Amino acid sequence: MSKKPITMADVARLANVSKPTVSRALGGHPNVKPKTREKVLSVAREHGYAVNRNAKKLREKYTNTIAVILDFSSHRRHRITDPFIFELLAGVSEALSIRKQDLLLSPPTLSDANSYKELVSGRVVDGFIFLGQGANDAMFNELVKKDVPMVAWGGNTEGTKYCTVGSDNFLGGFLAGERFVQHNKKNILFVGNTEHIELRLRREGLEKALSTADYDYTLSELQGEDFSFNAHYEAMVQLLKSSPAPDAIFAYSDTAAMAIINALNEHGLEPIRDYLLVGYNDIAQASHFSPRLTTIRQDTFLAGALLVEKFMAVLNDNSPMSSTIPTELIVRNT
Amino acid sequence: MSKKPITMADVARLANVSKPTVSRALGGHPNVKPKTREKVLSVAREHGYAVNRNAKKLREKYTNTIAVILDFSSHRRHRITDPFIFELLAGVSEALSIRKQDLLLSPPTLSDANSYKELVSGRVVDGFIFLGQGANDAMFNELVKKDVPMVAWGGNTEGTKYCTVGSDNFLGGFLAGERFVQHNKKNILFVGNTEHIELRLRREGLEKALSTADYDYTLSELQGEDFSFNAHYEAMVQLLKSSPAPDAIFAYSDTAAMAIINALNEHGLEPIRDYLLVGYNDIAQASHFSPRLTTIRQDTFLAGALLVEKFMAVLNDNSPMSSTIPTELIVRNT
DNA sequence: TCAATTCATGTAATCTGTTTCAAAAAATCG
DNA sequence: CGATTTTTTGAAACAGATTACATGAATTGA
Repeated sequence: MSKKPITMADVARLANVSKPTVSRALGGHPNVKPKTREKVLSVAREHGYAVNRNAKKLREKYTNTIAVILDFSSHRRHRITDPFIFELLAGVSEALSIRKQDLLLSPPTLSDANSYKELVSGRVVDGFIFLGQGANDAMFNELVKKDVPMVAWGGNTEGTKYCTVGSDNFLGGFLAGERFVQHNKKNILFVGNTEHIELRLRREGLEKALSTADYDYTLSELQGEDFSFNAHYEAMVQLLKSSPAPDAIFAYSDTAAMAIINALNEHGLEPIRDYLLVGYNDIAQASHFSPRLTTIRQDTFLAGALLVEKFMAVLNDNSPMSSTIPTELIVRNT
Repeated sequence: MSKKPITMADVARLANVSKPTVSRALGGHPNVKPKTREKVLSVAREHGYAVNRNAKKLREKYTNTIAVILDFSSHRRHRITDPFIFELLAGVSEALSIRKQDLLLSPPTLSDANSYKELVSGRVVDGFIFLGQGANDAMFNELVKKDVPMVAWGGNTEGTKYCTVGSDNFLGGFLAGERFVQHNKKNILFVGNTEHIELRLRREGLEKALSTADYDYTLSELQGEDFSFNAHYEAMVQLLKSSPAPDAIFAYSDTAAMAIINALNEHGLEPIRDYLLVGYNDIAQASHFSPRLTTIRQDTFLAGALLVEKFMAVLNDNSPMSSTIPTELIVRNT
């Protein structure tokens, strides 16, 4: 391979100064004579010197690296490809790079709290940003107890001990509910697994809106067995075989919404005329699907920025409050 | 913050052995008495010891970390959200985690070869996997000259000095062309910027198929100014205003294809009846869009595995050959 | 001009592992 | 059983930076 790279000691020798001076010159320390600094910088540049970040991190204790945990491989073939999570990832990536933090992307192969803790005590990363909460609330709480710095995208409930950033799920649900009420829809289908905190909150918001309207309605629930496109499609096909078609649907994601629309389509049902549907996330594809999706929008860049900001606060031992980002209903053709 | 974590020296003391013995016991070195190893392991486990990876990397020279470069923030709002690139990312992530390599996800803020080189000489990462070649062929070649280990997803041409893994772009183009010939289509539109090597190859394949059919055809080109959904939509709307509608379209991505179909739709044109369209990538959404997209499929898991395999070969100074993955036409409703 | 500050630089210690090499312990053998 | 070989262990060096502290140089003030 390539030969030994130049070290700080080499630069020091070549510039006729000592190691600490080089360190200070490069690190922007104020007490360095301008002439010396220039000399050092020019030698460093000339020889393409780059500080060894491992040595630096070893000495400095912190890593400036944050692990982002993303579950994109639950099943090999039917893996999640909900673009929303990637929009979120893009937001986080941008926010981290602004703060000059490195992003270590990990699949959640690690299922127990200890293996996460190890990455922190092994000085691999300073902590974790979890994109998606899944059914890990308990494990996350355990991480907090073990002093592992972390924040998660999601929602919180009484038991939640960690900081979350998320959609205003209750409001999102409420907005969908309002729309259904306005159009006098009464046979309502909620699509999503309410074991997930976020989805539970949405369902509560939805019910709140429906109940204040003071009229009779049925609210049923459909939960695809995993998060794949086909799972949702199939589940909907089954449901249409056995029950009367719903006249209003609130889906937990635009991706799920698309799958469900396909099933409704094939069953001869048309949006607006036969049913209303509200999706969630307003992913880039939502406005280009046909029909164009009515959905709940959140700003993923803001989300990323907030997640990172809160994480940094956690690192500095200020216990930041969980927060939600602005959440609005975008009405299109469903 | 949390107090000083336990070090290897601590474990050594607690187990009544020396540091090197602990190192060997944990590292699975053969020459350690089973009883000693057990003692060390139990002490380590009991105190939740984790080796400091920075110290380890400092001594060992390699980082076991690979940077994956992904361009997902070219424009703040209109950023690329082509799910294909994320499917690819998922594939790479899985392949890396199998080999116990860490994945550092970086945006390509670094535009010149030197800043990439710095990450390698600074021992941040062992090298790079670029997901997408863009118009960076020249810069990539420069990286090779600077001994920066790297591979890229893409295609290669005469000047390409680095290893690529990619779709069989020529074949992909050829398959699309064949389909057009079979249906006697003559007014063909190629959507994509042929400054990108991959797209140039596809266009060549397309032309090959068309020319062997020995009949007259027109082949025009449309290139959205950036990769956003709207750019493609708008470009297509413009084109339909000024020129006769094409009867066959070959789009460089399914995402672009969707945008274009929207434009065609609004212009009253229907797939199959009025035009054929072949997309590229077979993203998860392709088969659920309406109309269901005819497209070119590649296995992104295989792609990820190959990229990682080749990268490792590059690291070990075997110059691996570039290769293409199986590429097939999936005929659906366009 | 000399003492008192302030600024710039260097020496040595430190961070936490791995590796080399030599010594000690254990196992093998005639 | 003593000599030889093999296994197991430890002391010290090393990886490449940063930091505390000390010293020498430059500047200020009287």
